[in-house]
This record gives sequence, structure tokens and C-alpha cells, in this order.
Amino acid sequence: MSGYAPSEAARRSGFSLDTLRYYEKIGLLADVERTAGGQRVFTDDDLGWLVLFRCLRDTGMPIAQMRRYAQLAREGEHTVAERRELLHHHAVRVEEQMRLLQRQYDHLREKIRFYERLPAPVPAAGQPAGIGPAVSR
Amino acid sequence: MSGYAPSEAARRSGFSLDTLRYYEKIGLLADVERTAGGQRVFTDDDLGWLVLFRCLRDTGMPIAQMRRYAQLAREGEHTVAERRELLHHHAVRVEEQMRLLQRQYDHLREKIRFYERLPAPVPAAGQPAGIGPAVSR
DNA sequence: CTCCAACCTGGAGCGCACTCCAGGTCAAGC
DNA sequence: GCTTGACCTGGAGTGCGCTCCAGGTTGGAG
Repeated sequence: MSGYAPSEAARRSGFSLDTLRYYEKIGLLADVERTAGGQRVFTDDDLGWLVLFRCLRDTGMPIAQMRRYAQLAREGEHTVAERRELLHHHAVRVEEQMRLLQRQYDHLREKIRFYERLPAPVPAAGQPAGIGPAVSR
Repeated sequence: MSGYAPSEAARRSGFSLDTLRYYEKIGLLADVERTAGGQRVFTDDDLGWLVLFRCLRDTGMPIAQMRRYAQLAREGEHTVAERRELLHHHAVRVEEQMRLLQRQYDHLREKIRFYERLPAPVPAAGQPAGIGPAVSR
């Protein structure tokens, strides 16, 4: 039910072995268990953390902030409000990010449409300026 | 109608002066006009390019690819198909990016809801595991 | 018991996209 | 004509998030 070798944890989380070690080194993952010989053993709990880190990372949270969150969680229940705050704040920024991405995507699509409306490679000159820099540039 | 000082171009494009110079240095912007004394004068055309670069950058296109695009555009009309291809390819990746972002955002929202459902700081123990690592972590 | 693939550590290196700096030049207002 | 703030150049430095490396250890299969 739990106890994954490093390679297995890497496979399941989608992070590289180096990244897993790195995350532990900088204090994102703390207290990862070890065998008598010193090799890491990841628990389901660790895997859960990794899923969260992936979510936060994919949505653009800087590592420093993830660290802060992990810190707070380790400090105990009295940090619940601050953790909620932190996630909420991040969510707001993600929403902005999504809006920007959508806007620029629309922009990009328009630009592509401009190219698609262009007649096939005809050496003619002078169509009305499309979207973007100068004619067809 | 055209001819902007560097600071004005920076203001309008939202890029820093250093970034404008950098973009020129690496060949994103080419042939920026100069005064007799050597100071840059940006045209509306340059501004148009900058708008495009902002769009591409905001959607995560690496600079190397933007350079390639700018290159092609400078080579002339016979590269139109390749440019369209390049933008189209990028658009596909942006779509993936948007889907991922949406998925992880939903994930994040669920996590936040978990915190919101948490009763106020009550020292009780043992609620069913929420989303993410262990209980409330 | 032996082998070898997987693992360990500390630390250096990398790729990206800027950003900053020193030391000098330009040009618009007084 | 002098001042001063905006601008110039080449090149070094920064911050982020890994990624790679050397040299050594571990542990399950045969």
C-alpha cells in the first residue's frame, strides 16, 4: 500500500529522480524515509505532496511559495487559515494568467487566419495590412 | 505618425529598454532606424513586431522560435507557408497548455474548497482525507 | 558470494531570458 | 554654450529550476 523506490516515485509523479532529490534538498519534501542503507522510500503521503507540487508548479507557482506552503503545513493546524489564503491568492493569479493566455491565443488565431486568407504564393503586391507587423510579416 | 524614442517604444510595448536592445542584439528586431547620432528610432512597424513578440512570449514561445519566425518574414513572401506552419504548430501547443492549466486550476479549486469546508480552527482530530497530501496538509 | 543496476552525496554546470553596469555620447531646454 | 537626462556599447551578472557528474554504496537476483 505504500513504500516506493525512487524510480517508482519518479515514474508515478512525473518528476525526475534528480528533481525529487532536489525537492527534498530544498525542503519541499521533508523527512523522506530511508532504508537502513540510506536509500529513499517514498510513501503515499509523499506521492500526494508530489501531486500537489505538480499542480502548483504547472500553474506557475514559484518554488519559494511552495516551500512556504509546505513549511506551514508542517507547522500544524494553526496555519490552516494562512495556507488557504496562500492558495486562494495563487488561484487569483492563475485566473489572470488564464485570461491573458486566452487573449493572446485569440490574437494568435487571428494572425493565423490572416495567413490562411492569403492566396497561395502569388507574386502579387499590396493587400490591406493584416494583423501584426506590416503586410504578412 | 511614426518615430518613437526608445523610452516611448518601451512604454507602448511594455518591454523594458534593456529588453528592446536585447531583442535587437539577438536579431528579433532588425534594422531599427537610428538618428545621425546613433540613437534608436522605433517605427510603427517595429511596434507591430513588438506586439507580436509579446503575444508569442506570453503564450510561451521560446525566443529561438520567434527568431526563426522573424528570420523567415525577412526572407520574403516565399516563406509564408512555413510561417503559417510555425504559428499553427505553436497554437496547438498553446491549446494543450490551456487544457493543462484548466485541469490544474480545477484541482487547485478543489483543494481550496477542502480548506473552506474545514470547520474553524477546532482542535478535533480525524476527518476523511481531503484532496492532496494527507489530512489538510 | 558475486554481480550490477539502482541508489547515494556534494557540488558544479546549464539554459533561458533577461538585467545591470561602467564609461562614454547625444540633444533639447535654458 | 552648458547642463542634464536620455541614450549608447560591450560585456558581466542574475534568478530560476533544474540537470549532470564523479566517486562511492546498497541490495536483490542468480
